[in-house]
Amino acid sequence: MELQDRPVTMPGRTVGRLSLYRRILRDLVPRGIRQIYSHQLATAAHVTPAQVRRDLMMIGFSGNPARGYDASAMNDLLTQVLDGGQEQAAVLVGAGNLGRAILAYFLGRPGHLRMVAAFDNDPGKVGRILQGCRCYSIEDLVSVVAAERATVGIVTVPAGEAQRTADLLVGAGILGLVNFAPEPLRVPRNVYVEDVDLAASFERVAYFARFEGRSHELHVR
Amino acid sequence: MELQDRPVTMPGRTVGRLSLYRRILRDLVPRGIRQIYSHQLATAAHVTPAQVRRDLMMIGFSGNPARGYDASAMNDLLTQVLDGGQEQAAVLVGAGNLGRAILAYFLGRPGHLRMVAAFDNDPGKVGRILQGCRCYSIEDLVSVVAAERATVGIVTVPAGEAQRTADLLVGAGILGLVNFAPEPLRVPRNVYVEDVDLAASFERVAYFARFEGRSHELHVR
DNA sequence: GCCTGTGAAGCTATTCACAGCT
DNA sequence: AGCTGTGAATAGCTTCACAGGC
Repeated sequence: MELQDRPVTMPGRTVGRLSLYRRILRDLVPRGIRQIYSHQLATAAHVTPAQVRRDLMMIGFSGNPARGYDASAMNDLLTQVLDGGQEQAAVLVGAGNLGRAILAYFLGRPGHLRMVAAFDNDPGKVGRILQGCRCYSIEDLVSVVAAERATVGIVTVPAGEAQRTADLLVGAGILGLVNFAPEPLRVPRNVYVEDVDLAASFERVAYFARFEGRSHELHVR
Repeated sequence: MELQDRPVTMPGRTVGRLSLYRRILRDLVPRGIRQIYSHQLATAAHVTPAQVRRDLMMIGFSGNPARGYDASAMNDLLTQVLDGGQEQAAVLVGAGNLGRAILAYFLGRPGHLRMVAAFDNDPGKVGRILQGCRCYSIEDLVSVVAAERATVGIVTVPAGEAQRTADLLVGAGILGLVNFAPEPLRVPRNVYVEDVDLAASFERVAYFARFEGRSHELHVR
């Protein structure tokens, strides 16, 4: 596949796996691994070797039949594809338990996605620094998002406030949302939404645990 | 599709949507909605009407061409399918920021899945009640899981400890895991794992936000 | 007329299988 | 001998489209 033939955007599943491959490489490269075979990466990521080769084909990365893939070159290309050069700013709305846990997550890992602001309407939180991140009033959302040129919004508000929050974020210019609220969000077609539906995750696990098996599972090996 | 022809276990995607349908009904039924059409449920869940009908077919639920579906009967059947009658007990390992946020989530919603214990190896947490849930030492994990007959385990430990934690839980008899750690877990074939990969979610949103569109999205309408 | 139930079609994602390289 | 790159096959999931019912 030639560089120019590559799709402008990858399938979402593929992006998720590329993210995982990069994490694995970040662990292995400092350990001295210079070359890696598709079956090794596949084992670490719990996917098939063919899947790894397909995913790498998607980003135009080539290996060598004798030596496999160059680990650090792959890491570099994954970073280029996933991060796209410029840093991106994110904001979080809803500094409850889950919101603060996510702020703490970003505090620990300052990566390419920078958490620049949190918003809440509890006056006890506004103006304070929560997990390394300044908390503003919801009223300041539009101006702060614009000033920070934030592109990603994380929605951790209670059910019932999520749509209003999403509308605000979208109106402020946000282009991607991670939605932790248990309701689907209506957004314009040019905004991407990633739903993290914890209620559904817990119910799914409870359901499958009852059948004592993963016979249904896709990645069974 | 006849009752006897139904699959023993549903596809995971379907289970997730059934969970969402139930949440929607729980909101609508008390509001006085008695009958609902597939297109109404579809609008609320952000899926197609055909998808709703297929999903209901999977659980053998029938409607009426004139009146649509009986909302409370659907709610009842969804509960029967998703919860399966008997209550299930869950435990959480790793009472850090994210772990405590999840405990708080369960504290708010005491449903069919009951959170019976948390585990951590910080002596400052062991013996205390965190978000309504008693925190035990990891050393007590096997005995507490057995005594409570817990079937679901939630893994919110730091990277590097997740596999060891999963091994412990599986050894103690857990049949389903929700894994929040950023690494895939190796478990026996009869244990179901639901990965909630927040790092991948954030990276995916950052990626797609850069392309200012959800042209790639499946549920575009 | 507008709905449900569903076979068939269409799509997407994954895996197979093998030619070609080293 | 064992790997990569990839067309072809397969599997799984979603939507179409329409017969049948109210």
